[in-house]
Formats: sequence, structure tokens, C-alpha cells
Amino acid sequence: MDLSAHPPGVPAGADADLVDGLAALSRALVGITAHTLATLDVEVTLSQYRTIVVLASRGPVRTVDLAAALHVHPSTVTRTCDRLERRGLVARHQGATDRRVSWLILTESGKSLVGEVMRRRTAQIRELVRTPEAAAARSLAELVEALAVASGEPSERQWWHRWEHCTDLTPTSAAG
Amino acid sequence: MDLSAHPPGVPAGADADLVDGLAALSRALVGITAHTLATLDVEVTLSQYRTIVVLASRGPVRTVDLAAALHVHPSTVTRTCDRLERRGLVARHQGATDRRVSWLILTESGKSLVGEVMRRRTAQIRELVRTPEAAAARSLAELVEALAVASGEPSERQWWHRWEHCTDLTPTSAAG
DNA sequence: AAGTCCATACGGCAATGATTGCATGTGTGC
DNA sequence: GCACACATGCAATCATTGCCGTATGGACTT
Repeated sequence: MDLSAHPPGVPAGADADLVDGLAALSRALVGITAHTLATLDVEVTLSQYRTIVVLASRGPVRTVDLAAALHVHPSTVTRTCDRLERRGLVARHQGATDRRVSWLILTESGKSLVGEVMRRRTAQIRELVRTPEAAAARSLAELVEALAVASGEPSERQWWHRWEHCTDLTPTSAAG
Repeated sequence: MDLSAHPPGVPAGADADLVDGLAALSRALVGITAHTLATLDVEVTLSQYRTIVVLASRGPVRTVDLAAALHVHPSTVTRTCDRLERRGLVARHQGATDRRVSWLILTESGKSLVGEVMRRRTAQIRELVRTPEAAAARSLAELVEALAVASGEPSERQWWHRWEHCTDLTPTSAAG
């Protein structure tokens, strides 16, 4: 399906459904990532993984830039990378021209970890897409709806309904 | 001669002479150190030597502490040690417990340089002390006076006299 | 010989970058 | 409930850099 071309025949009401579906799908995908991280042999939190992903895509970066990319305080990056360095996933290199900066870079272990997470998550998403309901979807909205349902994530409307009436409800874990 | 015990028989007038003599001697000794540095194969300024001497006596120190010891801004220490590091006289080591600090330490070359300067200067001072006039000194004041004269440095009074009447006088170099 | 130019060293001040100590909030497991 | 680890921000600390000014010594010109 072509996501770049917006189908002209879809009414405004369907757009609202689409937004709801994407929101649900977003939660589902985050859940999948979290679950994937949980299945790894090394213990990596979601924050640490976010850090690693930025490092994987942006190459060597300075502490302050990584903090900006993650929208956190530089000190947070320092300590997060301390933990990642202890686990052998990240390496520091003092700047040659500017000795104040410490360049942060992924180690081979770090790179392979990112690759592994990508692979497993892709596999899980592929399973989702191959669901009979997804395969039978005849519109973008239907597809998103099907994917959200297949991931076990409640729709946006359902989610808010639950939250308003059952604030003490233990959140059911998403993704499988 | 015991320098720590102040001879009780010396009158106040002699004290003034002693102060003058020591002032002249001070100039002479600084001149000797500067001259000694000039005779070395490596080019080391007086500021750089001051830095090295502190490093030699105080062992590994932090940049900020070295700055305090030299009564100078930390940035000055940074750049002075940059030059000394380029000359292979000083080495930096990043702090293990506190990674902000860089420990400054003398290299073997640095140590030997300090030793060399010490040795040469001591030799020159020894020559001064072995002057017949110095050997014949019967009091501290006499000794200081003799040393100052032997060093070729004018007395405090003479110095000021020259300065006031001949400001355009090219300063005669001290020390030999 | 005197003057000019230039490179280097010295020095301080403000800004920058990384880190640390301290405090707080948030899960997770016992 | 309670200890423990993680995440987070804030203020302070440490080293460094850029910018500026001064001084000094050497080379080149006049």
C-alpha cells in the first residue's frame, strides 16, 4: 500500500479513526520494542536503548549533542553512558582538537545489539502484518485498525474509556 | 653558620644592612637561575620552570591546585602545561575517580631537567660562597654583603640611586 | 643604530563541555 | 512495606577554549 498518497475517497470521519488507530499502533510498537529488549541476554533499559539508537544513527557525537537529541540533561547522558560503557556497549574518546569534549561511540557489541533488536522487532512486526485481518484490509484505516487489534493493544477510544473508569486498573501489558 | 638563630648582638642599623643585602642577593639568585635556564639545550622560560619546580616538589597535582600554588589563573596552567607537554617535560593523566580532573606530573625528562638546573645553580652558588670575602665574613650581615658583592649585584641603596638618576640606563646584567 | 614587524609566551576573563554531588521520582523484586 | 537500581534535573566544580591585551626577542628595513 502506498502511504505517501492519501486516498481521496476516505471521509473525514475515517481520518479520526486513522489517528486513533495510529496512536494505538504507536503504543503497540513501543511495547514490542520493550519486549524485545526484555528478551536480550544483556539488560538494557528503554532509556539506554534510545541512547544507543541515536549513537547508531548519528555516529560519534558529543555528550551535549546526544543530550539535545534525547531532550535530556547532559548529566543524564553522562551517567547513562557510564552504565553503557560498563556493559561494553559504548566507548568514550577524548576530543583531539577540543579536549573538553568526549566523543561517544558504539562498540561492536553495541552495534550488534542494535542490529539484533532491529531484526527481532522486524520479525514481530512482520508477523503482525501477516495476520489474516491485516491481509484482508481494504484501506489504510482498516490496516492500521487490524494491526492495532492484532498487537493486542486497545484502541484509543477504548483506552481512554478504561482510564477514566478504572484508574486503579493494572495496565495490561501490550505486545506478544 | 646558623641562620635560624638571630644573633642578639647585632644592632638595628645592621639589620637594615642585612635586609638590603638580602634584597640584592635575591636579585642575584634569580639572575643565576635565569642564566642557568638559558644555558640549557631545551628552551624553558622562567614561568615554565616555576611550574616544573612545583610539580617536582608537590608530585601529581590537579590543574586548579597548581594554579593556586603559582597564584595564576587555571587557564594559564593549562596552556603552560600544553607547552611543557609538547616539550615532553610534563604528562597528563585523566583522573580515575573524578574524570573532570587531569593530573599533572613530571616526566623523566622533566625530573632530570629540574635536577640539572639545581645542580648547576648549586655549583654557581658554591662559587659565590667560596669567595675569599665570603669566607672571611664574621657575621651574617657580612656574609650576605660579601655574597651580594661577589655576585656582581649592586647593593639595594646603589640600585635605587642608579634608578632614580639614570632611568634611561641600560640595566647591567647580573650574575655570571 | 634605530625603527618596524612578527612570532611566541604570559595572563586574565568569560564561555563551553563534561562530570559530580545531591535530591527526587519511579519501577522491580523481596 | 522496603531496599535497590535506574532516570532525571539542578547547582557546583574542573579543565579547556576563544578572545583580548601585554611583553619580549628576533628579523628585516631604513
